[in-house]
Amino acid sequence: MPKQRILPHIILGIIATSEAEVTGKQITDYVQREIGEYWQVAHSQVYPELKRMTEDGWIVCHPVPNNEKEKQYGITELGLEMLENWLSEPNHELPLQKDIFTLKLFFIKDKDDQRIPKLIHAQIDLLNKHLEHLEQRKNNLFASPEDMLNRYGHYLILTRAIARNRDQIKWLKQTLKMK
Amino acid sequence: MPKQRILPHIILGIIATSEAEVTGKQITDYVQREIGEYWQVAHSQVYPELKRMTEDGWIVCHPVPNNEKEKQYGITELGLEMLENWLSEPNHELPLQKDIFTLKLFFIKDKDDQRIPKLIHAQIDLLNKHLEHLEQRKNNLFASPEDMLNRYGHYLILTRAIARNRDQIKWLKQTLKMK
DNA sequence: TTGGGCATGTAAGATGTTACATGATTAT
DNA sequence: ATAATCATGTAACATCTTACATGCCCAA
Repeated sequence: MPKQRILPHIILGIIATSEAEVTGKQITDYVQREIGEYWQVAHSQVYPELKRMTEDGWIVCHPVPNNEKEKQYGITELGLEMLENWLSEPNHELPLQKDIFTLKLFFIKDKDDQRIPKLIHAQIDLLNKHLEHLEQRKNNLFASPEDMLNRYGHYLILTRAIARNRDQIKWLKQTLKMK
Repeated sequence: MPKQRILPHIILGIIATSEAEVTGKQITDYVQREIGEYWQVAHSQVYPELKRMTEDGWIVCHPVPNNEKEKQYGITELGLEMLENWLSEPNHELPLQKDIFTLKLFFIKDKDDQRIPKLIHAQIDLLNKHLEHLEQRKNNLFASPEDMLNRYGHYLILTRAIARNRDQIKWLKQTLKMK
């Protein structure tokens, strides 16, 4: 069984759940802003993927009126079906992480190594900046209670991301104190 | 500035902290068993990397006595220096995750969608199996208190991984109940 | 009307994955 | 002796990253 490609399904999900048709730029920005915590993508992946998905009949492409530059994409029946199938199928892989900070910590054997506090402080700074971004998203997107009901999945994973980041910062500070 | 390559530094770290010289197979297994939570690698990446690092003078290669098949690698002065420099430099990138389960949750808008419980149960099963593996590692590696002091970084990240996995399972169960 | 920014796109190289190949060791 | 397993390695392919290219749009 060939490995499932994820990016096209993400694109389907974004197109399907947006009110109007969307452009490649909008899709790229959306992934980076809203689900960058769980998947990463560059615009140079998105455009070829859109082309391919159009050829496969998962989506349709329309020129933007009064605009030669941009194109908008909508989902087809087939695309909707692919998306629904994908969402229905529980996945059997653990989340994968690439975490360079933790690797460095791992390879330092001595509890009192001078480099540990420096590494940890840098990481705390990074996480604080990221946390700020996440909290802004939550304030912007979920101002009223019904927003939560209308985008339940989004709400779930955003609150979860915030909790995990806070937790990680807390752990780092605590680890610092243990010196 | 070209992007830092991670794999060679992981290999340096493993060779440097092991008692004796190690083989490619041992390195691959070690990464998958001990730091698979934070980095992933296939053996088909390791062997070419070892060749390259040997050519660059970061490590040295010795045939295993009475064994035509296996080779052992040790670290050079240069390699040690590269490793120390890498460990000393705080990194400026957030940990990256690829988490398909969370993506699927994200794209389901309806709080009462029938597919959510199925997805969550499958994920809980996965995480439970993984947690078991992590707990076994902790029992095997850190039976006595001095083990903790001798491999402080390893201890830190293993306990942290266990805590995070438990936490995730707890959150999933709680989310299930909220239906 | 022209210059800068922007959305789209391409290209090249690096990295990661899967499958297969080879020969040595081990078990039967 | 033969078969199965294992460590090493290669090959083909997919994906990701970075840089560059193109031409439209808008504002000065």
